[in-house]
Amino acid sequence: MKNSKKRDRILKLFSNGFLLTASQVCGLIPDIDRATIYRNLSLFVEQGILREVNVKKGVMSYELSKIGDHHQHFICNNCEKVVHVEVDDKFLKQVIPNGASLENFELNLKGKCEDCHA
Amino acid sequence: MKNSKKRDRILKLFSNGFLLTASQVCGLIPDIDRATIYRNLSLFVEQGILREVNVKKGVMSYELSKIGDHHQHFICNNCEKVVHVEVDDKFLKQVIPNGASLENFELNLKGKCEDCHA
DNA sequence: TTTGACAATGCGACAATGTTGCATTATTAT
DNA sequence: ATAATAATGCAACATTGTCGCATTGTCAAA
Repeated sequence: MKNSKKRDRILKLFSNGFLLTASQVCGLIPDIDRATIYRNLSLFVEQGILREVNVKKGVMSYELSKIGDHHQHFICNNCEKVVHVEVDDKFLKQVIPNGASLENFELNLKGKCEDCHA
Repeated sequence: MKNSKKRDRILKLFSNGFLLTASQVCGLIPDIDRATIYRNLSLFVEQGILREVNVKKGVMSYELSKIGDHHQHFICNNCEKVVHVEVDDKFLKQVIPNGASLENFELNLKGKCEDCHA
């Protein structure tokens, strides 16, 4: 694997903890080809640098995957806003099927956010 | 809303608790048009009869949504098998953002299943 | 039972997401 | 500087999912 300025520019977009789809990345860096963006996002996921999240229907979203991160998401059914929540994964141990081992998990909470209640 | 034999045939596929994508439904009932299948799956979701689940990357899966069901999924990172698990949602209350209300949730556990450990 | 209103379906076209092959360009070690 | 090879751009493609519109099916009222 060689260095690449374009790859760096893609990763930098996520440095503030932003949650982005491939299309959004394409929009933010129009001079980089779509295929390159898709390839690099997959690469980052393989390397454990980014994490895939299913918060938008039919589209994969990506965000930084920090080790020991228990970062999960609340999605408002009304305005589709995504709120970040911290989850303790202790309770998960008792849920895992017999003989299986847990590597990671995705929790999507859905409901009505504070703003939409007012 | 009127009765429809085709709609009944689509729903019947899920009666054994099967987890199916739209394409799989199309494959099982080739004489029903794709658009009809998509329309009816969405309809069932609106009515709360089916539930959408993101267990396969980039494709929506559907399964029966029973009231009070705490049915969730463990997906093997190795063989991609989906194992059904029952989850107590008591712990979720403390996780919900301030002022928000929880309507439902999706938990995808990922790791190595029993078979792939052996 | 027949008719009319309207829901459901089929067909075709379309948009969006994501992947792949291949020629070209960039990086790196020698 | 050069050769090996990784990264990129481009184009084509597959798949998922949606939509408009003509046709067919369902149901209730006459």
